[in-house]
Amino acid sequence: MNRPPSPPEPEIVAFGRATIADVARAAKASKASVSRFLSGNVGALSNELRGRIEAAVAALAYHPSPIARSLKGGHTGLIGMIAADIDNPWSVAVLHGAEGACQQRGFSLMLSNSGGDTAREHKMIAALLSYRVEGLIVNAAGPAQNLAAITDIPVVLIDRKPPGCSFDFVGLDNVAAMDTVVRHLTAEGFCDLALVIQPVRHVSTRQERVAGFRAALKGMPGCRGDIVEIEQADPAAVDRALTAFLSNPGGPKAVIAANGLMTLRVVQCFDRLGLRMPRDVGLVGFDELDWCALARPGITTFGQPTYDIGATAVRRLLARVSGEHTEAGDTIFTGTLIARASSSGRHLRGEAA
Amino acid sequence: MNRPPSPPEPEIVAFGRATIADVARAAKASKASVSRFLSGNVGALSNELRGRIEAAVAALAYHPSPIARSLKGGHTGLIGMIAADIDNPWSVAVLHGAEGACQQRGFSLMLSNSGGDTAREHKMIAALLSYRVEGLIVNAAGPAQNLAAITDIPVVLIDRKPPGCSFDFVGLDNVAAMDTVVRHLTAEGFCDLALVIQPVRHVSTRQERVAGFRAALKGMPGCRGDIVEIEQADPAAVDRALTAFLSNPGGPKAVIAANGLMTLRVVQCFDRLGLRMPRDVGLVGFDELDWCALARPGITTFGQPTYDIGATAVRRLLARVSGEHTEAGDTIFTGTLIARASSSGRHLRGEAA
DNA sequence: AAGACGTCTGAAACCGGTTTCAATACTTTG
DNA sequence: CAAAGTATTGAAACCGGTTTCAGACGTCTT
Repeated sequence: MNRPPSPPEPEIVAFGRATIADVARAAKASKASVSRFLSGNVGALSNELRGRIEAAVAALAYHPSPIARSLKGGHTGLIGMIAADIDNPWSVAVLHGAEGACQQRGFSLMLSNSGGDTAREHKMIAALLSYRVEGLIVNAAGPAQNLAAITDIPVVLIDRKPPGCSFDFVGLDNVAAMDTVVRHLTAEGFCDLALVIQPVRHVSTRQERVAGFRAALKGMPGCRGDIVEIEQADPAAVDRALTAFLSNPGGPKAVIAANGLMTLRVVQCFDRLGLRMPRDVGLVGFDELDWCALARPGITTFGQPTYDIGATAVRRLLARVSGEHTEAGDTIFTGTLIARASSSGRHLRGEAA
Repeated sequence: MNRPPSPPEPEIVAFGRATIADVARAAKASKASVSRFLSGNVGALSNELRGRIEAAVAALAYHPSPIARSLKGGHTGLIGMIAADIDNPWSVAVLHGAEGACQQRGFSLMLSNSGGDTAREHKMIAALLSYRVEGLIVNAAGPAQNLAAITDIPVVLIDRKPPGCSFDFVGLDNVAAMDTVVRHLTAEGFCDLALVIQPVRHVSTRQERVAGFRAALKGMPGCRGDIVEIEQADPAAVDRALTAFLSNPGGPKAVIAANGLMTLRVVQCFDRLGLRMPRDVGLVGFDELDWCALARPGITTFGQPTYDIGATAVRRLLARVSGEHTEAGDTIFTGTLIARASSSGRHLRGEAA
């Protein structure tokens, strides 16, 4: 009889669920040929065969599995990112840049949040590594131990640089930034400054900012500076610390908030205490945020190029992934001071506010 | 001779790079036994063998590859999330909740940002699917076509619900929310309201908020409401649209900003135009943000439980992933109005501001 | 016409795991 | 003591791809 056999399988296949064997069967070809077709090795195929495979791929809506592919080839197309604190708008802005750059180059991003916890960070590194991410962008939670174990894939550190790490680094010139901020405040007439910062001693960013703060003040006779450590999540602690600072004797006072989250807490605190900026106290915050222009009376910030930091981190990472052997190096951005009313010293100079 | 053979391989292995075959060799066991050990099927092993394997695993710092594992078992431990707009703080807050819930249950999150672009969204769905994510959390960019192709894994939609989708949904009761907001404003004495919203007609959230806005106003004689469409990225357009609204004749005017980003743009606009809230114009913004308490004079918001939305989305997704056959359903949160000075009508009632 | 070469193709091994199945050794039972 | 379980264990197949290797076929030398 000439009756065709009943169709061995339905033609409609769910999105992406067909395998290479299915395609091979449908195209009456071998897995090897299909694989060649997929990997762009088209020259080796006859037009005839290529046509059949092309049709089968289209008909089955076949999408190869990068996972299976990576098993043999090692190329997963995955890059991992560990944020130290996803609550911090800085992290989100950097993430934005990183995600964009990844997508542009056909990589996918696996995101984790260590919350600043070293143990969790360690687990997450292990998890990402087990997924065979091809590179890692890390906003390190703690000292270098966790990172030291990573020997087989490239790592780019952002913002914080634990001592003893020889990884690529993308971040801010914190000493220069702090110098700019201190100069600005003293030029405006504030001479009693407090750097308000979270109590995480081992973080390089903190150390650099503290060092920059001290160094900048050294050249300013008649000015003094305090380091005020605050656990930002506790409003009462913020109130206490800032009240103490403001009750010191001395000249016009200003606060430098070490990051965007801290800026928020400080402004909330001033609000609770009924302090008006800049008359009662001046303020400059690190990290430019949308609302800083809006909060009364406009908050001076030192802005980082966050999108660029994220995108650059990915770019450097992928350069290494693709084998370009640039030696480990630092990419240091400079950032800009955005002066607003919170740090204005007009009232100190007797001008109208 | 009795001299031991030279060590076949060095004992120090890089983090996670050992394979199950390496462990088996080191423990003088078979891959099968090691696999049994790893999958917790310990009862089937003799103490003797278990001890050897345990030691080998520890010595080699072996971490099994979920990728290879997933090939056979289908369980990747991956869940995908597609944000419509990672610039929107709402997305970030939800992401935060989702990331936390994922981590708690041992899943990893793959994040993508569609930027509201349907074509990009389609690509990203294909990419995530090809990685065999076990579930997808989607803040849909457009109509349902993209989602319709997903038949083999569970999907949870957040915030927006394209028509014709039978997926689980987690979001806000927008009609009730809008009713609350309108009631609040009219009770305060504002009777000429504008809902300022992005021009994305097909989005359910928008439709519901518009419908809620109209419905709430229907019961308020003497009040009128405009829908003002604004492309928020263009400040000049915002200025133009709001100036037009405010130049209408009519009673005390107030603006309702449809999301956090829009709230920001509106406040920036008021700032540029020199308008003071609530005397010149009232304002309520959707989405509670840190700075809303700080921007002069304190901005009334309608807050969503963003962390819960993200965490709930993951919870529902994983319930489905693990086979609990709950039928598709909606989880609707209600949110709360946080009244601040921007929507106060004291000046309308002749009280001191 | 035989041999050399090039082109196109598929069988089979491999990547790092899981799982089935059979084999071994040791008990228990009749 | 033989038969039958039972507890351990490993060999091999499999997941969905890539890659090596060799075979089949056609063409070009001499």
